[in-house]
Amino acid sequence: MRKLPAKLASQLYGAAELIAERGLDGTKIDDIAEATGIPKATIYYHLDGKNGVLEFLLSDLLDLISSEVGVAVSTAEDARTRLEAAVAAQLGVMVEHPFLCRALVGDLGRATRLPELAVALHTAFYEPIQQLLAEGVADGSLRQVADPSAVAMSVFGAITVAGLSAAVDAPSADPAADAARFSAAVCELVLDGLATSRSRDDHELGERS
Amino acid sequence: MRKLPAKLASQLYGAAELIAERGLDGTKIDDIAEATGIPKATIYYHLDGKNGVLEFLLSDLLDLISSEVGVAVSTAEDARTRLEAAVAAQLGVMVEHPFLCRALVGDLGRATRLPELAVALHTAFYEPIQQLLAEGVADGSLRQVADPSAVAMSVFGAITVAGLSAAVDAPSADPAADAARFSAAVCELVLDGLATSRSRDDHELGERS
DNA sequence: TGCTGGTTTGTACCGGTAGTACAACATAGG
DNA sequence: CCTATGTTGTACTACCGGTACAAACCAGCA
Repeated sequence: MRKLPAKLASQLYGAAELIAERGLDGTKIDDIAEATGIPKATIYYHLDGKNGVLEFLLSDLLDLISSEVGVAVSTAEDARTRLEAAVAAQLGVMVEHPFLCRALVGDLGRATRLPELAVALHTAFYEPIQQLLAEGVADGSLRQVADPSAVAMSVFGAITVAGLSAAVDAPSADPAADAARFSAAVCELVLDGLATSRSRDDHELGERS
Repeated sequence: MRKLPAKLASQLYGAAELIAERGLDGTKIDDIAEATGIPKATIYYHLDGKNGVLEFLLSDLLDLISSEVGVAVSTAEDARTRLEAAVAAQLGVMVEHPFLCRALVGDLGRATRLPELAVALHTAFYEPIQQLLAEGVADGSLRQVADPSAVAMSVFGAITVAGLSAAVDAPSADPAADAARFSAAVCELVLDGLATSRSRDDHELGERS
């Protein structure tokens, strides 16, 4: 069941938009067959039904993300800089594959119930961030926080939801520019925060009227 | 079809865990009937099928969130303080209803395809944050950012994913404490950011070896 | 007490769709 | 030309969501 021929693989991507739009359950196998040009019998020969289709599409996406993030992270820079690179990498891939992202999120429940995808999700999205945060504390480029795993989860959310909103919005003419814009916004938030120095002082002193 | 009796409503919540666990599509109508004790025919008398069940459960949750956040936001404090209150409120509700949250996220695609839920989602989660960010710039308690809507989206993601992870983890003995913990982590991130002042300087000057 | 409207429920049924079975066919490599 | 592996059409099964409907139930009320 593994190792389906390259030609079929590429055809299968034709189903991504369909699934993104209607959800996997709103998409009939026959629709997928028609949209991809692969006859139903052939799909079943290689893949394990509808879930198999989703699993194939998404594990591909997830692998892509984690490898791109992987190279972004493995430089000699400090952790803070590498975090910025990781954010840019992840958003880059997401913006470039809007349909797959939407399919992923729309059928998140199903995806997390497919064991292979669940771990791929974790390693693609969460692990690198958590790792980076820890390294940042070690090399002094990022702040020590009270609850590292909760913060890592939040950072993960900040990045992913931003990427998702980019994927849902009208697919723009220039994906790279979009990715850069969002990546700047996310980094601005995650690194510097939103408080003004004034409000920061107020809070440290306890506010008075 | 609106206005189903209070008794049935409370029984219906018995289906939340089921749906959270298996997803709506992995849950048969007959399972729901059995779990809630409401016979299938009665469900169909009041509700519009499976989607109706989901819609009922989630619109309730969403209303709750937006009203709680609503009161948290309508104080005389500065926007920064109100943002903290809003985060706490949202996380409080989420932690208190883990099954509903999981159901929501697991069937996000379906939820967003139900028009009523889509707008409820938007008003419950995104709008108050976006609003608050704008007000914070106005009253000087929050920083002006380059791309406010992208940042608002990120903040929304940071909060929501944190809440979700709390909902997925083993439901703890003390939900209120959990909520407080996560809310502190999220605020720490969103307000102050992760950069150390050292790394901030490095970046402003351009780093040198 | 009986009438009337809404609700509740059991049961039987229909239609659509995922998945399977299988046989015919294609293709390639030896 | 033969065999192994892939490809495809067709027919079929099983299951499940949703509907139909009739019988019962349960007010309130004249």
